[in-house]
Amino acid sequence: MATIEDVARVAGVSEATVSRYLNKRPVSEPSRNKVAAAIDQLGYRPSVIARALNNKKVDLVGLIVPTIGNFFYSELYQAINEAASERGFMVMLCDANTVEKERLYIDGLASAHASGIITTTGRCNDLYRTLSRTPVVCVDESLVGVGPFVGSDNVHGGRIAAQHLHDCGCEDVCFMGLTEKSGSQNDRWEGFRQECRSLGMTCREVYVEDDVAPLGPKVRRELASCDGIFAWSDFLALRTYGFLHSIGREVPRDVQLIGFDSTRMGSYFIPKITSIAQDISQVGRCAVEILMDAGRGGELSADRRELIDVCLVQGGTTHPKTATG
Amino acid sequence: MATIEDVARVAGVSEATVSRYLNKRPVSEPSRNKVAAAIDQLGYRPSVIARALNNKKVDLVGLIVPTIGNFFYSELYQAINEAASERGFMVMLCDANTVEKERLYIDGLASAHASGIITTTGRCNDLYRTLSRTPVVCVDESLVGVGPFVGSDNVHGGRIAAQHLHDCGCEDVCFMGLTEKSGSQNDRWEGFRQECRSLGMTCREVYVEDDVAPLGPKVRRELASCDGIFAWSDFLALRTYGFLHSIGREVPRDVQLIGFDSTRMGSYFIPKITSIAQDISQVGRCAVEILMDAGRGGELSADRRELIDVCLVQGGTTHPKTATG
DNA sequence: CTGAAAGCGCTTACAG
DNA sequence: CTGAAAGCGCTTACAG
Repeated sequence: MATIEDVARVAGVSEATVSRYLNKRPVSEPSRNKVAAAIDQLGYRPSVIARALNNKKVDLVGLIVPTIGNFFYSELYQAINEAASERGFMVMLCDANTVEKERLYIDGLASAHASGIITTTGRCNDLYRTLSRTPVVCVDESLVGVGPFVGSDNVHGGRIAAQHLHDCGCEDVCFMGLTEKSGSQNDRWEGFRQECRSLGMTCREVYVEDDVAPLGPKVRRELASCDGIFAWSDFLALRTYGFLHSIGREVPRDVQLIGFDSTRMGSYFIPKITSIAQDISQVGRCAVEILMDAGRGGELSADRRELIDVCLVQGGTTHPKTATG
Repeated sequence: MATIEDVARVAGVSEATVSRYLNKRPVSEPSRNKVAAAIDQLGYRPSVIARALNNKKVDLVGLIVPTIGNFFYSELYQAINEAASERGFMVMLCDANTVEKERLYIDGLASAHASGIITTTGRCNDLYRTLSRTPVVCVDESLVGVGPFVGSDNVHGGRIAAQHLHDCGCEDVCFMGLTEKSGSQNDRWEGFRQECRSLGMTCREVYVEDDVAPLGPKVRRELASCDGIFAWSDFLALRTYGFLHSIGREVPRDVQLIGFDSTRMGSYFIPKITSIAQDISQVGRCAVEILMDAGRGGELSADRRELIDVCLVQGGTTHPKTATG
């Protein structure tokens, strides 16, 4: 592997000049040509490692997610990657399926002088707080005292869901979530509950252990008896659809079903799941921008909260009474 | 940020001793304690950058994929991540949705002294060949003259699909693939065609532009008239199911449908898609092992090919005539 | 515009 | 077991 020293020797200039050329700083015409030729001849590739040791930062941002198996996170990764690469940054996706792995990633990113971390797990709050020189942005799930938050307006999303079910003629609806409640789930439920109340709909709530556990008797009973269901995620909506199908309740004839996220997964399904769509690309872009600002010396206030609006995407699992739903 | 120098000063030893402690080399009891205390007190975190500059390699392997939006790749990433982290390596996922981005990633990984690259795109053959000190392993799609290949036995998969359709009573079957043929698609088609022939089934082939383009008239005609379909991917199988559904052909009563990959996506669907399953975790593990061997000075023969076997996973889109299908 | 020199934070022979 | 010193490949003031 050729080094900058080799290039300098071949080009007949100093290493400093080669370095300047590499960093697009002014270099005289003749020097420029000689260096370019030398680089070409040697197949020289600058070492980002050595460069990083001087600059004390590398154009890399880490994205920590609980699992890339969930479409929401893979779409978020793509959005962030797009926004970051436009600015010349690489993004390192970190699939932290355990807290222990998350710690390793945080450590690794910090000691690699990453330009920033975007975290979505809502975990390891204390560790993130110890990061003095690595800016952190929370996306989707917030952390206390850790830097700005960017996420969808989940409360509003819950309200929209309630309104839509109301428009579909529902009177007795049910919210379905995970036993382990996250901040965003709570917000969706909160918005939903409030709006149901003001619209005069009866509103219950059921929770399932996780995405794969079988539905318990209580859950099945509730799902079997209401006329509208708001699932906290499209994934849960899919499962609910399967259950309703299995007991002969037809969607949307007998019961209206609405999910959340509107990821590609929900739209592959037949019928397509009616869903509250997050503007994931907007969320990603916003998070990256905040990080870039921080890199230019901007402040990273832990109080800042950016809420991106959501909207309803009509699918085939709900049927509004009026065309102007 | 504290440096090794700070630690040495606080501990009252030399930097070399701290370094030895960090690298788990023999250090006397008293020194060890003093260093540990100093590290703790300063919140010291070694710089992987500085370390990498000396070692001339970093415990990082890059995984380059054409899109993380496809479940096959996200599952492969998880498998590789699992295997790599067991060995103390991090994996950097690189979503190269354009050739240009792929070049940037290759360059970045090489100049960051990554321990290896696993590529799945079948692109940038020439660039990979120029990588002298970064070992490369091809997964799923091979490259000429670039290092070992690891992938599923697609030819066998094609054969199994044909046998299964035959077991389901099909006589006139159809293979469905993408216009832009990849090596793995060719292999599946080849195995399928051969087995169809020896089983005496009529076998046609149709191709669609890409995963989202609408099905052309010819494709629709063929799909509407055969009694068994082998889609090259689960994703295509899902779309085919939607089309058959829309024209009133019921699966599996009127027509048998089988996909490939058996990713989680196919199993979310109702009915679950019958599919040829790749042992993705085995593929990932194998690729990582080869890379680790290379790191220990092992040879990386471009001729080596590891074929992982596949198997049928019965879903609800086919119906074998006999229970012992 | 350009070169000599010091330094980024760590590691590794080389002597003790 | 331990320390002084050189070096990894680049960048950046500092003088010209």
